[in-house]
Amino acid sequence: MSADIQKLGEVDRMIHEPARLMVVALLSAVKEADFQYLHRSTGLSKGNLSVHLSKLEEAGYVAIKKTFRGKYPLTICRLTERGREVLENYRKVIRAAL
Amino acid sequence: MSADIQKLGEVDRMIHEPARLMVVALLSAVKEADFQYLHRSTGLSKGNLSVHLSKLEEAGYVAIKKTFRGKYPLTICRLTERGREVLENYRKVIRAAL
DNA sequence: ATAGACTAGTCTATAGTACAGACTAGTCAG
DNA sequence: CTGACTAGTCTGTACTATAGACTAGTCTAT
Repeated sequence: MSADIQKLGEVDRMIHEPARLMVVALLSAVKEADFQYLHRSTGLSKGNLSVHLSKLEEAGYVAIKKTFRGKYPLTICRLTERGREVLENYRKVIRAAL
Repeated sequence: MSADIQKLGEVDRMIHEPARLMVVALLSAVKEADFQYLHRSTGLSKGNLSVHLSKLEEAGYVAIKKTFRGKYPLTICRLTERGREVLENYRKVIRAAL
């Protein structure tokens, strides 16, 4: 019981950060989402969202595909397998402790 | 559904911080705990734990009673009513989003 | 008495961090 | 040519956790 609580001390901060948690939670339900959708759904500023996405990509939790809608840039994001695992583990830790 | 996720962006960081989340989670199950117990149960350094307890006290989430065990200082901590509410609300937000 | 362990805490220094907002670069419509 | 759209970089600010050294007092043992 108290062991469950101790695990909170080692949660992955990459995913624990609320802004990024919003992003991965959104992606976990959706398979793919573009930048616009994440921007509107999270309420984060574009600059901030961009930085968080880069960090999640660097961590290997999110895959980012840059393409075009017509001639406009289009950024498609999805959760990687690893990202899904990490989120699932995070859920377990949080649920167990709370 | 997505509204639940948006709420993650406004979680109370006082309680979201893992070190403090451990403390309040421990206190929520226990009614009262001394410094030693929290120190051992969380694995935080004494200095760090002391700072977090002060912040939780300042936020009104934890009440701290300084007394003595024999002639040694003894610090007793408990969750306030407000602290209990905030934790309960935090739980709801997290559960809804995950 | 002197050294060491115990209580809890303050303080300092380090290192990391999110975030807003300004800016870039390209495309398009009027 | 102006203004809106795409996504992103970059800068500056401000906050933050954390370890570890240190304080002050009490106790035990040598």
